[in-house]
Amino acid sequence: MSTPQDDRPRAERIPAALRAEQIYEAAQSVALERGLAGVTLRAVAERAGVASALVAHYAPSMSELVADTFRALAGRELAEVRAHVLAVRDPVARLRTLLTTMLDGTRNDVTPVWVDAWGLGRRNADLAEAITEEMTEWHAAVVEVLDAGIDAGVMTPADTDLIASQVLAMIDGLNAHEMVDYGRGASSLRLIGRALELELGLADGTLGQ
Amino acid sequence: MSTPQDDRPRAERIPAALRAEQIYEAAQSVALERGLAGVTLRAVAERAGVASALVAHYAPSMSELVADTFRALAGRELAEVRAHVLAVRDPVARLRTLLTTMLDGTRNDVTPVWVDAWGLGRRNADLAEAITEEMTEWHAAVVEVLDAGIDAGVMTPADTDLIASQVLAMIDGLNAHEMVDYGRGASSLRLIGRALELELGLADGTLGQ
DNA sequence: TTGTTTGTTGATCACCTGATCAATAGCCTG
DNA sequence: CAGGCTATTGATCAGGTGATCAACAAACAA
Repeated sequence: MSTPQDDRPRAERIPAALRAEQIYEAAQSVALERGLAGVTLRAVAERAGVASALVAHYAPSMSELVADTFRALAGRELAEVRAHVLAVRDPVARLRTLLTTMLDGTRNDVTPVWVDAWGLGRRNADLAEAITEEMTEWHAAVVEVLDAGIDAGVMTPADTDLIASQVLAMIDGLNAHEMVDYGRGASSLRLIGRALELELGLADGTLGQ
Repeated sequence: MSTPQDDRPRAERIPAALRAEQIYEAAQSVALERGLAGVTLRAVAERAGVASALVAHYAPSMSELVADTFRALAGRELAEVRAHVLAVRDPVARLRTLLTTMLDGTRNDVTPVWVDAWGLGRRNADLAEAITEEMTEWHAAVVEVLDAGIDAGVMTPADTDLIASQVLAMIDGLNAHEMVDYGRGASSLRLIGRALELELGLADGTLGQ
């Protein structure tokens, strides 16, 4: 309706590829600060220091930009956690590291993005597809850790596929809960650890503190 | 901006209390069909067969109407599940009933409402408060089932508070996952059942299928 | 220097949102 | 039948959303 002017100095003219990257990074920055629902044409434009029409020019559509933004954030998060976890060589210690990393609130900035995504995914097909992709990769990463322990002979063979789904469900559930009512899920590591010890034939307390 | 007319017959004049109830029920109906994010002034008005100004007249604000709508839906769901579960007298069978009821997809219409709520709760203080209230009640209901088993002497004393949080987290996580990628969480009952059997000193397979 | 390519913008459209308010229409009482 | 009380409405405001397009400006090529 009324977006008369931006009173902003005209953006410097840079190569298209670079500008596109800037805009996609601005979208991620906005998503981290205001949630995935805040990734709007004008919000991203302002963050990138650019006219809103330019965002529309570079992004095929806002639903795709939102989906790509989620993909980028979730993908980077997984890569970081994965690197951090795989650096631990001992399979059991590695699994423990995975659990604590996912539960210690380090990635508090990405969790709201996930929660937003589940809600928005029902009305944004592009986003829904991105979600299933990222979930699949997370699932594979957890399975990888479990299988490594089994292959090394320190964990009892089990349905790692199912266990991974279980672990992810619990993590995501706890994270969603803590977004409105935190504090309760504090000592959850002990319980999920005990459950996994049972499934994987580990000694009591191996995973929990 | 432009809401010229509704070409709708003027709504019959009824007592305020009754009209208020109609509007709140229309809001719930909309929430079940289009999600909590679809509970909008005009959508509710159309569903109730009434001018949008009337919805605004009866609801203090839309954020409160959304919060109350969530409260009503979540509360009713809990009441139904609770009645269904408490009808089972044997404590172990009761717990099993609780788990299957929460996992069998019967309440598929309310789950999207919860998922929407977690996302919207960050920008709607009224809704956030409603969420914590409903979560607390759900938590109490689960604790009630667990304590009953312990009091009856058929379950080993345990931190029922913590276990209940765990159960709810897993349920909600699985439900969120199934909203975009269903199928995988199918046999989750077996795993969560096994974990609970361990915590509560139940024989293997007692809770699972 | 010119001309062409390409990045950037302002203005605008159509549509949605919540909210307010004077004006209306209907029922009930006196 | 007249008047008052109250439910209901239309119109409108201010703001937000995604999207489009002709026009502009800057860099590069001839």
